[in-house]
Amino acid sequence: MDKNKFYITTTLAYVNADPHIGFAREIVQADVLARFHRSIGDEVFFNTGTDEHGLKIFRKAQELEIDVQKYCDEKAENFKKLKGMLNLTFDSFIRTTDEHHVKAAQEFWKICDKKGDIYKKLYKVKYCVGCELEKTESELVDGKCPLHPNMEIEIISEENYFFRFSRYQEKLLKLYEENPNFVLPKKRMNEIRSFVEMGLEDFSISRLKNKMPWGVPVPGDDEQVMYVWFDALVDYVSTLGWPGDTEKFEKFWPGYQLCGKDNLRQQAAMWQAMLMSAGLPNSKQVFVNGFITSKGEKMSKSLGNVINPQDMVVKFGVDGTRYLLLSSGTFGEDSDLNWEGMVEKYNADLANGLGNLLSRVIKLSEKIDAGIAPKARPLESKGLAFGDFGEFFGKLELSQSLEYIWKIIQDNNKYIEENKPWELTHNHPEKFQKIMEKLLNDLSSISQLLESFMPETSEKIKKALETKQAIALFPRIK
RNA sequence: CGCGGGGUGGAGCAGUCUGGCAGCUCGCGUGGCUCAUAACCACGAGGUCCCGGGUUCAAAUCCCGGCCCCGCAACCA
Repeated sequence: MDKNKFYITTTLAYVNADPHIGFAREIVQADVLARFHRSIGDEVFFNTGTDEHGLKIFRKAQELEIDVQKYCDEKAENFKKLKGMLNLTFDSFIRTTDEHHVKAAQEFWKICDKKGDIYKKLYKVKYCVGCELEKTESELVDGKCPLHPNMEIEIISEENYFFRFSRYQEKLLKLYEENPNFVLPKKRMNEIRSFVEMGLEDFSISRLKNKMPWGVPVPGDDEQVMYVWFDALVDYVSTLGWPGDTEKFEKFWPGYQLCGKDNLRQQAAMWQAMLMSAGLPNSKQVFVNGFITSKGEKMSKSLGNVINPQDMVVKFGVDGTRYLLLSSGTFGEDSDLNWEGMVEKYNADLANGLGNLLSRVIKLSEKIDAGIAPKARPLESKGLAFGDFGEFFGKLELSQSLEYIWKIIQDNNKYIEENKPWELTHNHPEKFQKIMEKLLNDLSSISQLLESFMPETSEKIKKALETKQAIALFPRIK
């Protein structure tokens, strides 16, 4: 891990829907890493943004009968709002319709083209006249459209540009071999490696403009626009000012990327091959999240079980939401979120755990005004095995970092029980003071450890320790 | 033989890579405490680790075979 510079980016959110909870988790994870690295003195660049091109978006806007750019503008605002809603600290919010990005994508294309990695070829499209739609192989049942089984699928030929993905098989395998942790968790690394080992096919990177005009124009060809993936991936470098502003780019690239498991191929293989083609360094590492299910089912509008981040914030507050998003499940595995479970966890960990510990300690400290000023032990000298804690960050095992903090909370509750400080106030004031010192110092440390995860809560704890004013951090929820 | 994930006390999960008394949270039961947000602490009940073979002194973990569930089309990370 770079000592002084830290660049972290989420994937770009596709604007054909409102902010999804999976994306919310991803961006909160990125925020925690960004805050953490700032706290240890690194220079940080934290990127996120929106992916706005492509057929789906074009159609959606048509459906709503509004201008496509206007549609994107409105949707992008919804995503920008996450900043305040979830208390995020991203430095850059890039939109793939930004003029600078469009230019960067075109420049990227030109470089790959010069390298000989882009060529034109006839592309056979399977078309169902019944649906008036192109169909992929996986959509067909016995070679026919399941919705129109008595109609023949038509084969239409169209000329598209292709990227010579196949040329990068060896290089990608070498990249993986030299960086065994290039993708985390390990099983995703294995998955992408075996995918590449099976052989790569060149993929199409353009569309005919007269069928789908909503894309970045292909340089030197008026009839084609870029396929959305090709331009979207370039955002990771265009956001750093590439190709014009080399200063920021040189400083921060390569960086760390977060994505969901459905994005593995694009981020860990396609994008890496594109970087190789353009002669740019590969990403540093790709963290791949699992999906969030709800009661074991995929969240979907049709099932009506979608949990959106805004509703969570209303119910649990900003930090409550951040905590719930970060603490559920194991990094890389699918995890489950549902309202009952979340209320339970909120009450157990935040209200009864952290919140209650703070109030009992503050109340105890009122018994004798011993004038104790809790010392915020600096992270590095903390006697709390900080090494383990920091290591979890490197592996994105943030739920484990949190468990580590909650272990301290539990220990403190135990400590209070064992020492019964409330019995000591009259006859053993010195003993009482010693005990309170330990409790107040530990809380101070907890507030520090929590800083990246729950910034407001961390601040509130600090303040409560200074003013000795008891506050209900997290009121119980029924 | 398309690709991948999963099956561990009532619920949700960790542990599997690198074999060594089966662990965590919630819930449940009993007791304790009264500083605290009806919070906290202790103890306890509850498990054929999907099934069948194999390797081994030893298997949830490694090997072989099988069963079942869920993704890979749409909203979506």
